Amino acid sequence: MTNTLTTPLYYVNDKPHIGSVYTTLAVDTLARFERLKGEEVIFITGCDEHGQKIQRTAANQGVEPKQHCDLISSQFESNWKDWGISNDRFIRTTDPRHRSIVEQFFKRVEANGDIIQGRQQGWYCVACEEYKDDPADAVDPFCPIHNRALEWRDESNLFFRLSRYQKPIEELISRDGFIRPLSRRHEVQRFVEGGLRDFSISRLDLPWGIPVPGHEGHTFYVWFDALLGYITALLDPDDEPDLQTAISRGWPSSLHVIGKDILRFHAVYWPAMCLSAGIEPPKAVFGHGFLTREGQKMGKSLGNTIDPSRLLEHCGADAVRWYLLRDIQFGDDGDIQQQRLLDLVNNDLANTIGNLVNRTVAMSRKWFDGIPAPSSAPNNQHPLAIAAEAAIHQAPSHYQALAFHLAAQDVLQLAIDANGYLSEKAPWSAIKDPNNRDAVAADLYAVLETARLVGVLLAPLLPDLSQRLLTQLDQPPLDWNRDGRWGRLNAGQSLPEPVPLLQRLELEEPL
RNA sequence: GGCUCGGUAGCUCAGCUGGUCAGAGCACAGGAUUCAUAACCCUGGGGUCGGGAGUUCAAGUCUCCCCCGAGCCA
Repeated sequence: MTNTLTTPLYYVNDKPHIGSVYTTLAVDTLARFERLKGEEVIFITGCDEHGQKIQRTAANQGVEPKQHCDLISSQFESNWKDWGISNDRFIRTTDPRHRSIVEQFFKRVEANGDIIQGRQQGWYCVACEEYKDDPADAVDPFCPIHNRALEWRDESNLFFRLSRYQKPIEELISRDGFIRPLSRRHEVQRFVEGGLRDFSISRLDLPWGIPVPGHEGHTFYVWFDALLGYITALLDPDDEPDLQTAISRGWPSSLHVIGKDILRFHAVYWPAMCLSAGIEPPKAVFGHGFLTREGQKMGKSLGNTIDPSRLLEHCGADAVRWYLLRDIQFGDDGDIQQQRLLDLVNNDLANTIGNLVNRTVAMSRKWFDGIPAPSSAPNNQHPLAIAAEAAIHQAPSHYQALAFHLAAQDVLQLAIDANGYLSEKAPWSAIKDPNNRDAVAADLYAVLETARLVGVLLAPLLPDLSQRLLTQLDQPPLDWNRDGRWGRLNAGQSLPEPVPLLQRLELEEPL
């Protein structure tokens, strides 16, 4: 069975921001985890490129929409390469195959009687691509989110009969685990209880969009075609753009990870559209929180945004992944603080884990020419084996639950235990007495083995650091199921000279 | 305006159905140690648990009111 995991398809109004990186890092971690378990994963990300806002942004820059989209989406694509994201697909909603999928999907919905003609008037925010509830006689209303003037619209549009799906949607969102975290489910439930209203799915006179087949002059509303990108993305490279084929490749998706702002689209509108087209709705949606910086909202007007490329360049992917996923409970809002980033990365990764590996490898090489071979290797009753067993059990379930901060702490605790064990045994003193040699060998073996498991369990979260760690222990390419057990280390094997796993970060200037 | 979720040490947060629940990590201070990336290990200071009232033998932990923050809806 295929696990289809998605990030949002990011809107190409601007280059990637830290929030997109955050979401994508999280899904990447989950995708890596599931692959390591041996499951088949299709990890989808991409760009959403239609809509009036894009058309205007392009116009403002004096370029064609297509040109603008090409530029921004290529920035996204290369950005994910720079971050080492393991996405299997990168879908653009301007992909010709996508248009075909959207048309097929629409025809199903229409054939099902769920498309009707309607008239919509009201105040519209182009940035939100959404009608607002301001009264018709409002004077100069503005969008509180974008702080810009709303535009009056009076259009004859096509509507999707969402109202017909009241019951099925209520049933769907009440399912355990469909909307996570739980706190956000209540929000959506209350919205749905208020009664679902049909919503318009087309725009008139908007050239930058997919034409609605059979309805001259209409193009699809960006929210109608955008999420279908998840399905288009499932097509294999040489598949014909056939809806049924795409679905057979990995639908329903097992999880859409999104920011909390677009939860309703994913948890209500989108599943209803799927139902209408006779397609299973996604199995789950996870709406995570927003990031602030030093206690403040980030925004261009405030001039306090974080440039992801700069962050990556200064800190490296491991450090950023660790900080964002270990320090912020995934789902909650989080605050990015530079000092804390430095403290956590240096303490946890450089000192606790990095130095553990470094000191242990150094001792093993110095006194045993490699992995020590005690007369009897520490078995699974060894205190560190017991500690490791706990981590081996807990970390995977935490990864699975997207509780990355807990998974991180599980692994970190294991490294802390190993450091404590070293202090307790003080092999550097014990080794001075030749009679202790075998005991020291056993102690070091146990600590090395613990360090190895730290590397194994860290693989989804910190793929690069994990690999460097396992390389220091001269391990073969990771096989999670084989390697995630106590006692895999080959006694007597030589070890390469240790290299610090992660340099301590030093940043004088603000990021 | 209605509703939801938060407000616990300088910072980030644990504290389930009320009775070692006043905690962890970071930061800070002191000590110990030298295998190691001035790392690791140990110890310590510090909080009237947003404010007030109430229920109870007993309340961060329940009830009510108020203040502050975030959010959903109108």
